[in-house]
Amino acid sequence: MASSSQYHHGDLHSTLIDAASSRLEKFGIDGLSLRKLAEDVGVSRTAPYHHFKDKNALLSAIAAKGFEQWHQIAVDIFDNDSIPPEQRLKDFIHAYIGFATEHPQIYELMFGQTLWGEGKASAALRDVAYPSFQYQVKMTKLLQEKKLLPTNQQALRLAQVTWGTLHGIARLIIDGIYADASHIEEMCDCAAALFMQQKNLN
Amino acid sequence: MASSSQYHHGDLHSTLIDAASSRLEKFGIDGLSLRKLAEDVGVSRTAPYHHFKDKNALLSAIAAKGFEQWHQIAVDIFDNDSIPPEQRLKDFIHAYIGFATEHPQIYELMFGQTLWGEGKASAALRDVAYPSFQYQVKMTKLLQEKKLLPTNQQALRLAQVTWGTLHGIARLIIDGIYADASHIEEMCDCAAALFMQQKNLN
DNA sequence: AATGAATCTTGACAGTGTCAATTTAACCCT
DNA sequence: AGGGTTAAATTGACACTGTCAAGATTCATT
Repeated sequence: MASSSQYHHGDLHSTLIDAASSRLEKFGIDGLSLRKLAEDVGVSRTAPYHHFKDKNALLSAIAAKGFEQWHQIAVDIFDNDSIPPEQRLKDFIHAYIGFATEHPQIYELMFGQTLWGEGKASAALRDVAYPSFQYQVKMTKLLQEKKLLPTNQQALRLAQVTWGTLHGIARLIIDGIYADASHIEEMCDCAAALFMQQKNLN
Repeated sequence: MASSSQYHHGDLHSTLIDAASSRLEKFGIDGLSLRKLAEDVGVSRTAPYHHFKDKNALLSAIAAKGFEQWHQIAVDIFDNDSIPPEQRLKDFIHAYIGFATEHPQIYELMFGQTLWGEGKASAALRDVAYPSFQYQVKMTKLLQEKKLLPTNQQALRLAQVTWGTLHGIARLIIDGIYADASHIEEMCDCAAALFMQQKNLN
């Protein structure tokens, strides 16, 4: 585990993940070359292959870290009983878009075509991505019971659509399509208002 | 313009676009190699460079075709006076998701990171992508006047959020994240219901 | 100390996009 | 009709990429 040795790195596995993460944030997914990465870490071109089956496996590991990180943020917001549910949902929305726009490259990796396209998502990736969604379904049910979200829809369906909304807004902003960063707050508020319209009914 | 000659192709420009489109639909963006494409068309590796500045320029041309196609679909739906506005919006939603899921690769190209990432979208692409959105803003205003969409939001903001919703749903379905093709209809209906909640108010 | 497994190395291969210099054909003008 | 300009297509080359196969080095365990 020491760093004295030259030939054996010691902890290449996690060193690769760290170096790759920082390269990813700087240069994007396409700018992340395994060879340059190996050079960064001071190891030969093929050394990473002893720790990751291929490039996608390394990327998946980074994405996994992202999912865990996001899941923690989501839980922290929804489990905070000192804040009214309505505000929690608003906070959640802002946090989601904030997370996506502050780490656009990682977000792209987590939800982009590189890992998910063509149904090529590994079971491991699915397993780490799913809890966040399941949790959102649960929260959706809860907010429906409190009549903050429409009650005439299945929770699963509604959760898919609300996640879709956040996902779509995040991507439009990240890629600068029909929207830019200066609209973030207003778009979040607009989405929140759309979700919770029936609040004004009672 | 004839096809007798061997050396000069005659109409390589549009031949490339066609061949690239079909290769794109089969193999995806990453599977589209300029060299293989040239071979398909029966021309040397670098011939395409006399018609397109680089790979992205060719991809942009394909995307442009997609935007024009989609814009026409959208206009046809919204301008159909024989159908009540509420139904038109529903049709529009289904058409959007249908377009995206029936041509996933082209949709990915039109709205994906390849062309838009890092703010690298060309002015030409923006020009061809924007009218569709402007049109949707106009339709949003109209539906707000008819009290089918929430009136307490700016049309621009609401259009961004609704487009975001459709965009997000499309991507979740295409990439198989938290949703799959068998949910399409229900998700569209759920989104429509979410947009038009205030209909039940009057 | 020796053996087997884990780890890392160099070498090699098949791809990729794209530039430079060159050849071929088409077009236009006198 | 012929000569010159220009457009179109070609081969060659370069710098990359991910990844496999074989061999070298070190670690861990008996």
